[in-house]
Amino acid sequence: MAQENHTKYAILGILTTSCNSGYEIKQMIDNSLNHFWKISYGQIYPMLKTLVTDELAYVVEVAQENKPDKKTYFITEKGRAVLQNWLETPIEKVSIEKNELLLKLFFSSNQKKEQLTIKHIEQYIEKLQERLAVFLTIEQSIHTHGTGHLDEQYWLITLDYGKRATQAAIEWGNAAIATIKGGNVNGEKD
Amino acid sequence: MAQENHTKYAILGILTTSCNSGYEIKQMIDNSLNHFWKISYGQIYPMLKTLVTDELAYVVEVAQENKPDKKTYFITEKGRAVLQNWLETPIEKVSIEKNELLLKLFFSSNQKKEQLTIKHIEQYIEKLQERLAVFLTIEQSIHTHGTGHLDEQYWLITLDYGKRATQAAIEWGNAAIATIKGGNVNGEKD
DNA sequence: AATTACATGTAAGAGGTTACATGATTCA
DNA sequence: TGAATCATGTAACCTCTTACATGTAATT
Repeated sequence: MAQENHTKYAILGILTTSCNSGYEIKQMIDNSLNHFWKISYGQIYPMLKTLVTDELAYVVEVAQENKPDKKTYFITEKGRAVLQNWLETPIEKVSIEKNELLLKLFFSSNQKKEQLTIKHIEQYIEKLQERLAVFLTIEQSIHTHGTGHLDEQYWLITLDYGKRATQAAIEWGNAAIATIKGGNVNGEKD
Repeated sequence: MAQENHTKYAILGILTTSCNSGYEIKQMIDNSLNHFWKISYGQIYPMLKTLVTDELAYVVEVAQENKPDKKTYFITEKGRAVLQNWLETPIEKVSIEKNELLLKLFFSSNQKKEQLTIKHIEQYIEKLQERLAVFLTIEQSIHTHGTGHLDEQYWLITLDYGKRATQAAIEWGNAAIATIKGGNVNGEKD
């Protein structure tokens, strides 16, 4: 069973938008797909080469004024077919997300310092709240500057996932702290 | 900035429970930590060797009746100190979980077949519901066979995270389908 | 003069998956 | 006899991160 190369499809998908250079792809993912995807230049540039080799994209070098030159990549018909095929393939499994905080929590009975555990969760909640604020800002900017483009609907749906997931994690964090503080080993579990 | 080796701490943490062999560690993670961690034998066995080399654990070979022999590993004082130190270190960043469904959704305006997108989400929801059912079963079994051990509280907290995260994802899925079915940004095509 | 943004790339290595290889014991 | 469970391990491979390397142009 071969491992699926999702990076390939992520880049191919972005090439269908107006982002065409490695630099722009990186920016796009960091800015708009950051709640469910990430990528590094160490993946992007070699993959762009591979796409050209496989004839899924072609490259056009562009001389820019006031900026360094850049290489722009465009998806081919073959590339579109490959992307389309992937889009039509159902997700085979819901992936397990590793969570370092939960791993620590799982072994927390080994450590006597309950306060420290609570502090970890509190800091986690803070980070989640920052993330949530970013999502709300993005959502606002889509609504405000919205073009009514069809993409928009799907972008808002993915953003909604981020919001809900983050919100649920915050609520869990607060409940977890309450449980630990309430300190009922044998007692009431809500 | 070196990458943290979480696998090391996961195994070290499990060695503080009554799971002592590579095989048992694998089972423990697959059964009890499966909602936030996963591991393969290709990681476990080499890491157990490394732990012994680093004097964080020692090994005792055990001849078993009616079963193949096994190697049991025990955490050393040095190992406990390393684990404790990690437990006390705050989480530096909330990791981004890659989500293949969201990636597809983000590019879904490229594909005309709206029904197929809905089907993907529906299948995703089904898998989440199966997962949720497993969590509820585990929770019941902890409550029923519960020993009142301190571990139990923390196990339930991690399980609660899994439940909430899964529930939130299911609710998102239903909302997303409703949006796609009802909400046309540009009015219905096809 | 220094920093930031724009821009492209590579090499080493960490981390993880998968397939393979081996073998004992139990149960249907 | 065959499958399942128990048990340990390795090698090849893939994916991704990080550090490094280079350079232009604009801004402070």
